[in-house]
Amino acid sequence: MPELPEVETIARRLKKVLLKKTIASIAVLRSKSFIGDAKSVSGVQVDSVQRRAKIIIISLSDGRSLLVHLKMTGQLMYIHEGQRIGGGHPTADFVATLPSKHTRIIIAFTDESTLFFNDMRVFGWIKVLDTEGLVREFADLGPDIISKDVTVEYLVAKLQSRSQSIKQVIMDNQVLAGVGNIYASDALHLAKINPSREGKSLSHEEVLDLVASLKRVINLGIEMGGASIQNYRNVDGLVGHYQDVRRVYAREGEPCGECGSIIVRMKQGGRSTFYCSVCQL
DNA sequence: ATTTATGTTTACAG
DNA sequence: CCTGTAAACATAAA
Repeated sequence: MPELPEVETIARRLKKVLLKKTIASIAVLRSKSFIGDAKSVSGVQVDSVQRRAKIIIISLSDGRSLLVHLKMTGQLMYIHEGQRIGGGHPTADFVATLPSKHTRIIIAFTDESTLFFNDMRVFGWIKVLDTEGLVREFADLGPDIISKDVTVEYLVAKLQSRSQSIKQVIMDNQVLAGVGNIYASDALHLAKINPSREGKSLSHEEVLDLVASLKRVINLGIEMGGASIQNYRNVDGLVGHYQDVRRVYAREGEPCGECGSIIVRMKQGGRSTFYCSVCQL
């Protein structure tokens, strides 16, 4: 289940192989996984591959874009002459013959290479949008957490206007784009801030520390190629390694790396939060 | 076997 | 408005 670093990793990998490729056809195996007219996307070249929030943007030569959101269990797997490039939620489909039973979309290129979109739970999607649709898609999104637009002043201002816990605010995509459960938990631990505290109770200094911590853990995640925490089969180059350096996420019952006390787990907004009750007052 | 949780996001009810 | 819950769906772990 990819977060920003894993999506960034996939976008970077795909960029290397997809640029200038011409799409021959798009086959939609599960209709709700594709939004727009898939048949209209053929004979166009890939101009660029980028990421915004947790969405991959494949810009096309006709001015439109293919957007990919992996949600919980999506994967993109590019296959060309035996080499396999991609990533996403780690399941057996990583090594399976494709298409597999979870394959929802198949994008075929004119050089016989293929991009498979696999998505076990079918929350994810691919959509084709024109420029106007693209603008609308991102209109309500806050600045990317790793962009320069995210400053202490910005976050302090956002915190004042709401009464939620700090963890829920930083995971709100209208405030900060791209902060998911793993990195929210780990950044709060790095900054030694209790996830339950009301956002507006944080001092200027604490917000400064939190912004720096968020950028730090997310950038570390990108360096590690993302995280692959659940049952994964280790396939060279397809899984990330952030799980080896993570601070608290999914480490309930294990000792805190800072003070040795036991990491505990609680619920916030229906999501699990992991933290150290000694370090994070 | 049955229940519970899952790295996401949105819609809807209160 | 804000806030909490369910829901989209499939699988593994408890």
